Amino acid sequence: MHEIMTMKPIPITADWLARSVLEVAPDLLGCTLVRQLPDGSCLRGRIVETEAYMAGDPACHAYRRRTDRNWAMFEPAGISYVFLIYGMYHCLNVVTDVGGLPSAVLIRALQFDVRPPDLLVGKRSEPLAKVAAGPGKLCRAMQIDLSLNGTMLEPGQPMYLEHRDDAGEAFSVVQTTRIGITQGVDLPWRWYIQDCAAVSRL
DNA sequence: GGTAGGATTACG
DNA sequence: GTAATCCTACCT
Repeated sequence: MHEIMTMKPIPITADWLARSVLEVAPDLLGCTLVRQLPDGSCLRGRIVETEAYMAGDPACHAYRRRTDRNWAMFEPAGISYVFLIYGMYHCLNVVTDVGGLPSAVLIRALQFDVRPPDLLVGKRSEPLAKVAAGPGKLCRAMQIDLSLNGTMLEPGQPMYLEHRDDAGEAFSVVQTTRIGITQGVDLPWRWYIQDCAAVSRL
């Protein structure tokens, strides 16, 4: 008979993120984003869709210069970059590479095992797979806002990452072009887990 | 000081 | 297709 070995999740450290964003973005698929709430509770989602943004990339917020909005992208690997979009949604990025070079992975979709608390009053009963199918939706579900911009992603902080456990099922990765941008539209810097219902778009 | 527009989403 | 909604980058 088999013993069910419950692997202790291994936190992702800054040095693992201190690589090219084009390596880190696909490597984050299957990893877990952990949100530690002020009340001590914890939300977890499996990363199923990512995009890469970097220096020299016309779609990157830091393409022109460092500003009050995008400064976190210039920080060393392991820092969060959170921004507000269209006045109502937040987006979460994981900063990569070395300090001074703007680069980050946009987390575009999460898959939940456990349904997060539904903060919306009016809406109800969205399929679990759709709750975080999109960068704005996942920040809403994980209670991520601008106050978490520039935080270190490590245990004990409001957010951190955990490595994929190799005992999990294998998956295929699809690489394609990014969504919602008007510049750099042909760069194939979006990755998602094939056949995953929690992905924002195919 | 004013304003155009955005790495989105939900709804018609 | 397009409204919602607000912060910010850039211009005057």
